[in-house]
Amino acid sequence: MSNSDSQPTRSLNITEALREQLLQGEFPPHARLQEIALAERMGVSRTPIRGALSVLARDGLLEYAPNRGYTVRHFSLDDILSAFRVRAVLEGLGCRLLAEQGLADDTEQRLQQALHRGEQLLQEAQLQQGQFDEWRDMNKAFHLAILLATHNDLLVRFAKISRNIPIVFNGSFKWYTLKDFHRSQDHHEVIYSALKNRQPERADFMMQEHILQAAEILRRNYPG
Amino acid sequence: MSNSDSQPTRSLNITEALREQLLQGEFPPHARLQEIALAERMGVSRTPIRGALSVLARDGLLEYAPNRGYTVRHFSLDDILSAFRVRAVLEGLGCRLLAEQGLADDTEQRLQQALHRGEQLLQEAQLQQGQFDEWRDMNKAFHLAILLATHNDLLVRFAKISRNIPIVFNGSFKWYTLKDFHRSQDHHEVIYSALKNRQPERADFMMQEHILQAAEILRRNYPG
DNA sequence: GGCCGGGCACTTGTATACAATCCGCTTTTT
DNA sequence: AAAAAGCGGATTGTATACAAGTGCCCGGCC
Repeated sequence: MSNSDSQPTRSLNITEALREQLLQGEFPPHARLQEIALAERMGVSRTPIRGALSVLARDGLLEYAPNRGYTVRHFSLDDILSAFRVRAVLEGLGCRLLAEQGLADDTEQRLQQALHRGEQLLQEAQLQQGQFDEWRDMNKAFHLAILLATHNDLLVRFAKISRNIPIVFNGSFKWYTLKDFHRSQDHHEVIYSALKNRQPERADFMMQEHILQAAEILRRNYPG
Repeated sequence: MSNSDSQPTRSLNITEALREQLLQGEFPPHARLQEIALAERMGVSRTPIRGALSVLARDGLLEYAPNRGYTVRHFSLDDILSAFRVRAVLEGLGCRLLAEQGLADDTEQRLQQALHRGEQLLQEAQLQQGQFDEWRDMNKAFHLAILLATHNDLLVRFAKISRNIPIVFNGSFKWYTLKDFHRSQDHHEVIYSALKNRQPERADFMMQEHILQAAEILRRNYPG
């Protein structure tokens, strides 16, 4: 039997559940997360809660003060733009590395699949009606495929963490115009082309441009 | 009274103590870290140990499998070079950002101080006698000053984590020739100059070069 | 009135007891 | 003899009791 991963523990489940809630913005910034309250809410004891809080703080979603507990971190617009800038160079590096080492078959397939799905979505009428869940999934798949193909653990970890920001997490797609979606699709195609033709510089640059444009859209629309 | 940070808890102390031991290579790769054994060794109960292990796993120093506990992560040469490549773009970005926004007075002083100390150390005979503790501190101060000055939390966090690798942590200075030390000092001077003259491109490039050269020295000397 | 200090409620930190899981071994079965 | 099933020691996961720290209110004091 493939027991490569065993039963997930309560602590792990709680961690992911809480993370999801934080990313969906269900807790207001600076709110205290008290262990007993959470334990009752989630139906477990304090022990797994403490584990979850510790991890989420390490991931930057919570702030911690010894003997004083955890609070929901507030992300200013600057914080978010800073994170985008970091993510841009990281994923840019991912593209560069992948263009240097060449595309494996399965990676190429995954990328093509994402491109194809993007085309489809652009032709359907859904995007204008605020149904961008599929677009978000497609986008995620495209970016993740590149990162994973580099086999650079640290890069993957950092890139994932740098996306763990409330509001931003689901993408800022709700603010995208149809033109923005088309441009985004174009970027993906250029990036794919650069990867396939082994053009590290071009792939890196285009990915950075791609991510920084997303940041710009967010900056223009961010409340406050 | 400045109670900005309160009494560090046992968990935090243990975390840092264990981290230090891991970075010094006191545990062999793949070694199991069992909670009870560690608890006795450190003179506390399992609770703070579990907290520490969880954090260190999140920082990539340990591997974790549910119900099976923690093992010391093995870093292959490739893992280490990958980490260097990530660190290079991160600190490169730090330089770029700082060159864009300009040097604050206190940052400039810190950097000048590090440069000055570097000069001194090069003139003394210590470096050839394997006493590079001071060089390591100077180097750390230089790099950290740049990172902190960017005020980009995520960048600082990632850069710190990307240095948390056994063996590499103390720098690969033991393999440096005198020429390498001089070249490193040169790099620092060029980087400082680029920051002061607001040359983002140059600062970024030089920092990447600086870090990748360190990686190259390590690659040439890495055992196995 | 404002400042200092003690006490009290509440929260987090730690130790420990108990439950669940894993892993190696033996035993059983074919 | 090989494979499956199952027992038992050891280790991790969880709950809970207790210790220690924090913040706040209130009362005494200058």
